[in-house]
Amino acid sequence: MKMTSGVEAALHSCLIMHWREGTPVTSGRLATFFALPPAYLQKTLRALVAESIVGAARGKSGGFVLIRPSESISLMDVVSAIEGRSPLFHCAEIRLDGQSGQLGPRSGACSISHAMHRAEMSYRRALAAQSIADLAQQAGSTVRERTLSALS
Amino acid sequence: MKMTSGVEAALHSCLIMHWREGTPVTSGRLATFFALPPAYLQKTLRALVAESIVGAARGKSGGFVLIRPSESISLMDVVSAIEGRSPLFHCAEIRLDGQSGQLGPRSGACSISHAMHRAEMSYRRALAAQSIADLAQQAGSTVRERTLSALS
DNA sequence: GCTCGAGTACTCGGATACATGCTGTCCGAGTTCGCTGGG
DNA sequence: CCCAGCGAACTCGGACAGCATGTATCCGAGTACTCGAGC
Repeated sequence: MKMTSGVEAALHSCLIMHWREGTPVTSGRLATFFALPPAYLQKTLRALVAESIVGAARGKSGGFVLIRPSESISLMDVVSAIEGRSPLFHCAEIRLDGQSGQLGPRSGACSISHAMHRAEMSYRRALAAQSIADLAQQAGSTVRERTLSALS
Repeated sequence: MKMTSGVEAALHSCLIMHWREGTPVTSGRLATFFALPPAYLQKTLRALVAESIVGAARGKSGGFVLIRPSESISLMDVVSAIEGRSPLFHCAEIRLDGQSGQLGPRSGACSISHAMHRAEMSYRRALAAQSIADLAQQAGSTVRERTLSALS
């Protein structure tokens, strides 16, 4: 149970795209900025394109841009775009196999699955409660200025 | 980001051990009950032994037993025993690499790391709030009776 | 000087190898029970 | 009949393969800018 490293890159990239306010950023530019493999970062960003979080423009002055207001892009959106929407704890219902599955009619979902699901919902809610805009505000204007000038 | 399947097996096994109230259960018995690979389930349970959640007795009448009161064994204990204690989102601090790391003194941890950590704490707290005893109570006495008789 | 057009350089996009870690398996170490022989 | 000792069977324990997913990479498709020739 470990989160993909691409999530961190995606979030940082989204933050920068938010600051650029519509001006496209190339994956190569971001890659050198973060010292990450260019092709891999690009692949990660494409996952955001597939989820309609950012838009991709080809050509010499192309790049990636946020296509939704940053207030409406939650951390949950980015995480699920990279990691997928499958739950952390997928109950394989081992009780249904072997002898445990022959204990007669079962009373709904098992308590374990229920408890794990509840905890996971708490996690997802916490992620959904924060947006890219919130992150930008918390980061402050100083970081913003320095980042933008370094990217120019 | 997917939870190991061993967690489900470990939780179900703990629930059964709780019901057995000190009587050891062999991994082989649990494996046939759940229709799982015996050696693999045993390996999983040994992780619980390493964390002093359950005890292992060798010999002909050996097996695994809970060695702590089930009220004090939280889901978090079991999950961290199987999955380890490393956080879901390990911030690699990509801002420190490349150009982004040369933007001057940084004001503490980045906001992204902070936000992700907060969500994760919410998850961990939800898991820590529930114990094996709680699960047993939610499961009900009917399931308990059937399970115990099937294991005898 | 202005316009049109081809070329070029840069971008994203999909298909393809490599690595790490979960999944599954094997054989060895250790302990308890049961049987057997003797007292 | 009781007890000690030995053997066997069962258990856990650690080391060893197999496979799936994340990580990393390459080359092809497409677009905007640029430069030059023609009008």
